[in-house]
Amino acid sequence: MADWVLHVDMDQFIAAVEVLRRPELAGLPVIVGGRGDPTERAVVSTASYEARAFGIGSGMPLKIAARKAPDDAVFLPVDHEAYAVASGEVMAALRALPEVVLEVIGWDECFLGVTTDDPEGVARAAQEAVLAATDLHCSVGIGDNKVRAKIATEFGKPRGVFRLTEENWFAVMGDRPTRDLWGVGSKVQKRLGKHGIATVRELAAADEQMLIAEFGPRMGVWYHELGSGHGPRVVDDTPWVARSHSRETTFQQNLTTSAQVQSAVRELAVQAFDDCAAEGRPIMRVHLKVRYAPFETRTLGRKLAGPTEDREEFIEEALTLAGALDPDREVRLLGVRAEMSMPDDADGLERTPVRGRI
DNA sequence: TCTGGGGTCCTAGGACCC
DNA sequence: TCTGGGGTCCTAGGACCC
Repeated sequence: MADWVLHVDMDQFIAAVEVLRRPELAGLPVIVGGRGDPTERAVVSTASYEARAFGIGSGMPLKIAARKAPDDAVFLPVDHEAYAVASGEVMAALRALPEVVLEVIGWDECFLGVTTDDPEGVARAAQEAVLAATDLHCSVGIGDNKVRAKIATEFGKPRGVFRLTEENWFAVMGDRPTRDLWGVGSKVQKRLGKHGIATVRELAAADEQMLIAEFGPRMGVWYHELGSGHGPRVVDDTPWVARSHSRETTFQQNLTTSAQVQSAVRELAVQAFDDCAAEGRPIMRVHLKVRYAPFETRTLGRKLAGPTEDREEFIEEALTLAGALDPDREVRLLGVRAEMSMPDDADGLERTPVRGRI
């Protein structure tokens, strides 16, 4: 018996949930994003496979999606609550599988830790359990660690299973661009490129000291290991403890006066504060995120004088930060983030550079 | 061509202390 | 008068993920 990591990822999750409650949409290009109005500033959350055939994908501006979409395409607003309910049903079905440890890493994905000689059999059982409970399909990646399991899933989509381990890592991934690795985005891909590293194989063979000099002691080593497909193996079912909460909003018309900015900051600060207050932990820091027109993002941070549970005090701190914004530039996005103290028993939580846990 | 909203973690550099 | 290493904490910002 060996230890395996399975990565379960729902297929076109949000679009699938929408089709489930409106069966008449089955087979149509379905695009979910923003308030469902493709003339507004917003991006695509998920597109159904039928929509993807027209080149529409996650993160694409709705306006662009509308241009590519055929006449029978359906645009829908994001409905967080419906997806949270469906997500809960999916996770419950998987948690009920025998002898698995489940670690949630997003609305529509999780890791399963299992000890078995038949990981494919467990993967199929997971797919059947989810389908029986929710009518939703998923893909499963099998790996000897989290990195390989996560990457394997992409090769299994849709509705499939794929195994990626030490044995086939370089055969499958060696010649692919570094961007295909979990945790390597466009910026890191470019910086690696400056050192002549374009592929996964080249990253694995790179000089670690050079990577440390370029990315720092932690990320340098992490990227090097990533090239060989190494990563954490432990699946941890400890319930997640949020470190911060934020509220942000994109304005359909840019804000042009500081009075407008102040009032928007106040509104968002109240919401972010209340999200944290609901967890009963005091707030330690406040951050402001601003996007100036046309598209330049800045963040400002500030540690509070002491932990606070006083809403007005938090708002004042947020407004103080807002005073440092450039009054001559139009603002198209504002966000306020409240960073909470950690509960005592959550201190020392393991951190890995594989991020994005929600 | 126009780019959301919710998060996590890492790094550089300065302040300060011994 | 000009000057060491080592450590920690904090601020500000960057990168990535779903």
